[in-house]
Amino acid sequence: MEEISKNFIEAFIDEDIAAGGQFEGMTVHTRFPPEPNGYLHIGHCKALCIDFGTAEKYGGLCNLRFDDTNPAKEDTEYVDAIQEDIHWLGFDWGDRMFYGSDYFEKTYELAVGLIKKGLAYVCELSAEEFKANRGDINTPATCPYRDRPIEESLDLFARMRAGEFPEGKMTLRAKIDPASGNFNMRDPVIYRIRYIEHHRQGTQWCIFPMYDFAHPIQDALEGITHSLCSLEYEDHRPLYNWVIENTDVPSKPRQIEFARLGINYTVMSKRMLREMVEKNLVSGWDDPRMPTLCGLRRRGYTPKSIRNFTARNGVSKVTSTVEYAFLEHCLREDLNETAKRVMAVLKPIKLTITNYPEGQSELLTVENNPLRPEDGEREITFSRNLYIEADDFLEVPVPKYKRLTPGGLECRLKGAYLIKCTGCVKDADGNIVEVLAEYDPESRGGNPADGRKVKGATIHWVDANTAVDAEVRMYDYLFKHPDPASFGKDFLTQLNPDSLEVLTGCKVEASLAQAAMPEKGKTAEGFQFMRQGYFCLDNRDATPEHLVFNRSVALKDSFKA
RNA sequence: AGGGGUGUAGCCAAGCGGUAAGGCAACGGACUUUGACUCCGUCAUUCGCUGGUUCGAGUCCAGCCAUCCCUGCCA
Repeated sequence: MEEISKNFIEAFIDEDIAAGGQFEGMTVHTRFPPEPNGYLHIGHCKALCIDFGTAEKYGGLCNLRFDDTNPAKEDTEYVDAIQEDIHWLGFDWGDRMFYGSDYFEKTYELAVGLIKKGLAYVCELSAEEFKANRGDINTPATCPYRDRPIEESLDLFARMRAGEFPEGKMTLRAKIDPASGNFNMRDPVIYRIRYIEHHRQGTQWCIFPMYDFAHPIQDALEGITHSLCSLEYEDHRPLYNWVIENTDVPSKPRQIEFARLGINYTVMSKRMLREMVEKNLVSGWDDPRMPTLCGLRRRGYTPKSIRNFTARNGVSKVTSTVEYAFLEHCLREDLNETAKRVMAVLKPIKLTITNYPEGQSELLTVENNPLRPEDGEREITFSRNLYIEADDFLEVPVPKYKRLTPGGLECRLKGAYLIKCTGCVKDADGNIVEVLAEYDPESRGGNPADGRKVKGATIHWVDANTAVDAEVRMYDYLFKHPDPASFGKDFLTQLNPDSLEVLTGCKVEASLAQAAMPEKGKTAEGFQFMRQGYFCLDNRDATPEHLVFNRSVALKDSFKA
């Protein structure tokens, strides 16, 4: 892998360390702060890799903190799933798992402190009035409660907590700058009333801090030095810093923003993903068609491939959309090293070796993975009756065709013998039902006795007598919809959940294929596909075991034909 | 139009005043018991545009253009 140069975040951190100041003597400390309102998807991986990765690089720490300050959206189900997915990716937070809600008491005290300093006040504007009084680009916001006496705000805020007021009746607002061009600074609401049971705190609280108030406090309380987040928080930074400066917190973290990761043809919105789950358009968050981590896992993606993908994309502030092909590349790169090889045919056609004795059978040995001898070998049977991929035979060859064709090139049956196609058998309708060939008995193992070069391709096959049936579901890439904006209409029509019968040369308990099958005649645009078929065992609980077989050839040729 | 960002190839992305890294994709070729893998080669006379400063500008300055985000009692 190529060297990855230092990114801008690391450059900032280096500056901070060199400058001393507020970071004097502190080790780099980051945090990954998911809101438990959905499953982690590949987009989150970037933040995950940056948060944990940066800490790792500096020999620092990264906390896991559930950002659960809005009880209306959060659930315990997600808390567990998120932890599992982070661990699967290979990151660990040690004993530093926290909940934003654990700091509610402290956050409350700091809010009181703000009121005492005259920097916050209780506002009684309704949501509508609030909106109406917010002002616009040229007009400052107004609030009749802005100059409410400190004592009064203190009393009201305590009574808000005590549950004396209905939802929406009052808010606590920071007193900053009603005329700021940055609307986040126009006396933002920092506490609201909500009579909803919190997934962790139960009914203990009926007032909840807003993200903008809670987050900097949580960071500071945990001793976070660098609070890394995505670009949309950039104009919240002044508010973040205001909170840090004006509340009595033990440290002064620095917020640094980076661009989120986008992948073309991929739906990355948590809202949409949840909608798909809730409307049963997919089988669940871990449906192999989902871009969630658990979905990708079932689909065959390895943790390494995903981490590599994000690492190699780099970190910048440019809103970018990476091509899906790059993710595939990263998977292939990993799988090529680790996947066990297997022979399989998806669209079988009979191949009869006419000069091989009827009833005879022999055992051949092939490597599980030529790249990794330690993976061992397996034995497969060979006989007169085989199956090969239908596309590996063409009665009338296309230019440059290197596979079986009557009177054509000599081909190698992988790990077995050299054969020459002599013809084919058709049914009454003219469909080819059987391919005929003769083998060279002196070429066992695939090596011709006279050492002659084999011009034709190496063909995969399975023994009709011993092959195993396996059901394979072929998924087209859900997220390769040509127009993701049309989600909701025929979004799922791109799916191709056909199940195919597969005959394999060894036992394959696969129920998912990693390959997308483009239809004949379609252009490759928007239809990238794996060059090789990577099967994976559909295992919800563990990293799938991968098997690889060759399919690229057939696809490529059928494209050209 | 107020505030905050960002513009380097089809897609990512280095570059920090000294003459455009790297990866993906694509295309050629070599090798090959997977047409895979691997390997070699090609792929920006130019960095959104226009001026300015400088011996020298993708890098500094000015103006313009394009594009994204913000105006939830969401995060």
